[in-house]
Amino acid sequence: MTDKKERILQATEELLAKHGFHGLSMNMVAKEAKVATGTIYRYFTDKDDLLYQLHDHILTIVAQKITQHISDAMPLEQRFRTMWLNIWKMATDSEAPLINRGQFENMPHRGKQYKIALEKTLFAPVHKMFDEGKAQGLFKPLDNEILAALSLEPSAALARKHLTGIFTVSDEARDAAINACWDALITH
Amino acid sequence: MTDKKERILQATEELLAKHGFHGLSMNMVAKEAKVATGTIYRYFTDKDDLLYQLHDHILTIVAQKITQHISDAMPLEQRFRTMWLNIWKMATDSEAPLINRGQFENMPHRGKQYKIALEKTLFAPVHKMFDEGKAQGLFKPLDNEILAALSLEPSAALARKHLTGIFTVSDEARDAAINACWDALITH
Amino acid sequence: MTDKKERILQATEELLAKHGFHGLSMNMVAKEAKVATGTIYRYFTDKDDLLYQLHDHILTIVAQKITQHISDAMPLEQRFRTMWLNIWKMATDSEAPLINRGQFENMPHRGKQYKIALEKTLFAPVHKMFDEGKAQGLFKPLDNEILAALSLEPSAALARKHLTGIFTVSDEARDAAINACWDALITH
Amino acid sequence: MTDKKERILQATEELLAKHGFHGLSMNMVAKEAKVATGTIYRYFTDKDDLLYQLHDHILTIVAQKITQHISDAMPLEQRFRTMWLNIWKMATDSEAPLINRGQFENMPHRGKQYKIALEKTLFAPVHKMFDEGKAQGLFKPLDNEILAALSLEPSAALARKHLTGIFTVSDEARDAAINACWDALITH
DNA sequence: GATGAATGAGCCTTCATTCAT
DNA sequence: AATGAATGAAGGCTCATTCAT
Repeated sequence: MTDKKERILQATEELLAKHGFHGLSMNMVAKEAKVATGTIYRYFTDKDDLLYQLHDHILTIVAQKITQHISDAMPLEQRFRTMWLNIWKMATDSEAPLINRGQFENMPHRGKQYKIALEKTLFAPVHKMFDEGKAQGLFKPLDNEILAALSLEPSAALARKHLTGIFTVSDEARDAAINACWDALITH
Repeated sequence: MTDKKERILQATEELLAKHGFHGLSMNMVAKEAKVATGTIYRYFTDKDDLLYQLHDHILTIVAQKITQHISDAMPLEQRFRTMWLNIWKMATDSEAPLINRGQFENMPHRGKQYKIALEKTLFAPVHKMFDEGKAQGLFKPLDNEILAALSLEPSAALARKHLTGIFTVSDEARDAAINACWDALITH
Repeated sequence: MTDKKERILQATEELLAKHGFHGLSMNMVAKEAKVATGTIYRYFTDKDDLLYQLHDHILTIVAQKITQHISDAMPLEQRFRTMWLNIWKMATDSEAPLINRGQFENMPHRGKQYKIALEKTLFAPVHKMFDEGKAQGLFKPLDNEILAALSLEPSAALARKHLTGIFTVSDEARDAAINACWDALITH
Repeated sequence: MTDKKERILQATEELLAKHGFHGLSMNMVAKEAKVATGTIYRYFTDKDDLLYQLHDHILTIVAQKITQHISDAMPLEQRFRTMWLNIWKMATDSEAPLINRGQFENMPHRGKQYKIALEKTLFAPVHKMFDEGKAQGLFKPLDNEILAALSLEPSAALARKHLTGIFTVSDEARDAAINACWDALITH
């Protein structure tokens, strides 16, 4: 990726995190990226395009963070706990706040097929974990999307509440939450 | 509530659902509500104020829908299933599309104290259910916010995926998901 | 004059003094006068009409203040000094700041004939003083308008400077200024 | 100064002279200056800023006109008469109509310190004349601001009356007025 | 490729005026 | 006569996008 394009994406992410969607103008992006306004339009057809590409860019990073420190050799439960905590840490460390804050939820999407394909690739280790668990008879025999909603989504949900300051979660409570999610996942 | 004010809120909700935050202009709202632009400002000081009030308005309706057909006399599990399905239905009937697109999460709030207090009142039956479950030793001894994230949030998450067309959930899968959420909730 | 009309004029004057032309809306006037918005239009055809009438209203008061404590029996110099000080006092007491602040300068005028006639009536004692002075050979044989510009205008000009805070005038300086204006007025 | 900026100031001045403060909109200014609305905001942060800068711009021109054809070598009386007539001419030639309509007086200022400093520089020859006259014992020992109000202000006042058509001043009357102002200025 | 001045549609908001009650 | 809710044109200002250099 060109140096300039990288800088533009970087600048956009920072400004988005700092001021939100509302206060994001192309001129500000250009200034922050130390680039002329018109230059942005050499790399992105549109403001929307810039945001789309940023979305993918961030999604990639998020996926990497979520599947960090995971190897297929690890026992299933350990993999699960690690992922759950990876999600949690992203929020509390506020290292990738953009997606967790739902800033991207309001963005117009490109075709859904595209999104599904992208996520399938990025979150392959997650799918692998669910597939293995189901093959072993350990996990409930449900679609991966459902299993994710049951067992990982709560982590994001809690993190969001934590982030907005609605209420705070202690370490013990967090560990108990992980166990509860595990309960949702496995057969009894 | 005045006829006009009601119509303005209604129009705002519809436009928000249709075009998102990005494409919501006061003139559009006025047109949709069949009201002069200036009239909006008799009932709302600001665009922000309009959004705030809409937030509360929707939250109230959502809370009513979620706690519909619930009485304290019903057994805990029945209450839980009913609520879970209430959430689900809101999405699939697309009666209140706003909530399920995540548009709702990112609406501007007034102070968080205000929001916490409001939610406490509106979702009283939910809290009651969790409290009773914990008192009986049936539910895990965790904060209500956490229990909600474990057991009800997945319903909303699935509904959202369902709505965006990412994938479709069969009736059987849905029931299995409810059971899984119940597993997350209860002690084993 | 009706009670209501009087109250409306009163309210307009106060708001004009407080917020200037810029921040004067009919709704504010109505509120300040404790009258319904529509009521204003029973007494004044227009906003402009309201301002015109206010102008005359204030001009009358100003004329009264300027010619206060003046009688035709007083010696000419005493009359002159009294008037000069009356003008000065209006500013420093900030009792009638509206005209001195030039708030009215920008107003569209009705026919100039009207204005000339009105001023002739209101400022009759001033004209009388100049006429007598010229008849006695004490004052320069110039048009009254010119004599006013030479001898009384400086009072208003100084008062304006004083009011805007550009610089402050001591009592001694003020008296010297009066003498200088007298010098401008009389033959040498 | 840029071509565009100059054109915008020019257009503002003309519109102000034509329609007054009341009817001055940024769109009109843009149209008159043959510039896009947004362009104005590249050179002026605000409507207020535009007016401020116009104020200074005009004040500079006014100062130049008033101190035109003046040299320190000229006798005091000649300097005085020249300045007085310079002021007078500005009105009668209607070359700079803005100043004489009082529109100028009410233009928004930045801090008063700023204005005082600016005027000190621009009107240096005027101050010099007064200072020399006082040093020679020819002029009354009063503050320059007061001397200006006594001797030059009447010129502006008469010019204003002349311009609004309230009454007309013959050449002889005008010369007599200059003499009268000189009387106000000198010791007797 | 890169620049950044210029554009102008569109946004939020105000306010003089009307009119059904 | 009086009310005040409703109107909608118009105002100040922003910002995505273009294009001459």
